[in-house]
Amino acid sequence: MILPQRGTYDAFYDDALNIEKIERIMGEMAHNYGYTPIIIPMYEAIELFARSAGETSDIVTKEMFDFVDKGGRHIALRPELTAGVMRAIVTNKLYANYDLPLKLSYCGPAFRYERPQAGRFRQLTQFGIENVGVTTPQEDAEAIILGYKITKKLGFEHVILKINSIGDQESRDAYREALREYFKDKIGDMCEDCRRRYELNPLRILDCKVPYDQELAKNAPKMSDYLNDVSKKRFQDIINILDANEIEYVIDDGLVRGLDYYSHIVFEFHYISKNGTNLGAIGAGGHYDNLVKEVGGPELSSVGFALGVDRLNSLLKEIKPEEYAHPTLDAYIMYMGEDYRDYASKLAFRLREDNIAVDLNYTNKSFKASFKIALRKHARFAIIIGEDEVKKNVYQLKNLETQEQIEVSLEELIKIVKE
RNA sequence: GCGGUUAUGGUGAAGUGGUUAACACAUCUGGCUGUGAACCAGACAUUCGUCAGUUCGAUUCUGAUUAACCGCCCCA
Repeated sequence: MILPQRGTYDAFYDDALNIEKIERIMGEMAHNYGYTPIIIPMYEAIELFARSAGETSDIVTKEMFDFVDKGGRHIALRPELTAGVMRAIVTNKLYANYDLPLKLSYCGPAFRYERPQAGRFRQLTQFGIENVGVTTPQEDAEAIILGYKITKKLGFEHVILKINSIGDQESRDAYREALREYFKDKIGDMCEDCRRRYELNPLRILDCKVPYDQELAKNAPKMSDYLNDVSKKRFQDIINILDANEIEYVIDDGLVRGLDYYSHIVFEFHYISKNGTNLGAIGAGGHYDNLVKEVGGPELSSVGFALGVDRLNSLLKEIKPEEYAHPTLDAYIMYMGEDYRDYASKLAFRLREDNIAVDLNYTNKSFKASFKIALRKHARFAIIIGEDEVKKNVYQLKNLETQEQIEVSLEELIKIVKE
């Protein structure tokens, strides 16, 4: 038997329907905020991702799904969609041909060569937005609010919105130095990972999970004390907008992003599931500079976020099972004996013309069996055809919820079912 | 990439070095040839993830492999 590849899964029936529903809701919300979809390739030259990720060794060497194609091109399956969107903006000169800022939304699969765990796959689906060419804190805040509202609309009542400012380049450089200074005489006692982080990205020390290291990190300098005036003001402006729109948030000093290109606001959406499992962030985003320039375009600042569709789906299944969609039918047709099969199927074709979702079984089943099937298919009505009905040119129409059964003509049947 | 746990039907699972692999649910058939329940009777794992090894004999012991899950790294 051929198994699905590691870190991939099949979605069908309820799952497939709900994933579609989630994607539709997100797309509609983005549309309400002035975004239009962008569809981009699933693979790109590996340099695109390597460059946008800042050549960070782990990401490129360990976590990228890459291969050399038959033409000798070094290709990578997209690990996220932002870089591809930026590339598309540059290759199509969208920044010159359309009004700035460019408000683009996307939804589709991405690939990461990682060790799979619950809610963490090698093929994942991401929905996200990019607002490119932004200047004001209002635009940053609008992106945050859109992400927040989407999670609410999907049914997550208690989403935790974490925000932080990592300031502009100048502020961040100052802070990084302060951290190195603070940890200088402590780093020797800290875990191996932290010693590596000390050199590579000292901000990451702050979310180390080793208890001893956490204790030391508690008294480390705060990012907020190293923000310059420009950074401080921008952060405060965004906070004011969130307050004015009654968006709940928590400021999390420790919230830092992995990559260099972020600046000012960074944010994450968290949801702790009922059974205590924290699947981590269900979405994250931030403000970033340089990305368009990095792939060969003009200097444009952007803000964006991405949500993990697979995680949202598995969480919704857990917390809102009653709202989880099922396959449905308007009616299921059952008939008594093979003689009436063609009669029944003719009715089915007729009803489908009227946009009624209807199905039937072509192998003759007992009514008992047919009713069971109708229920499993979540049909609203059963249409029963037997000798008497054919003679009288009527149908027995049974409401499967109320159990009421009435005799109706075709016209009446259509009218009732379509209500 | 590193460390750990697990692997038996459609599902939840019990079990043993030895010729029939419990039990429950679900499903199907009949009792009941025009209606979803209940009840009764019956059916439903040529096989215990895969491949090897040990053995007279392996689902059970050993090794490898694959996958899922947990922790770490990383998280775009």
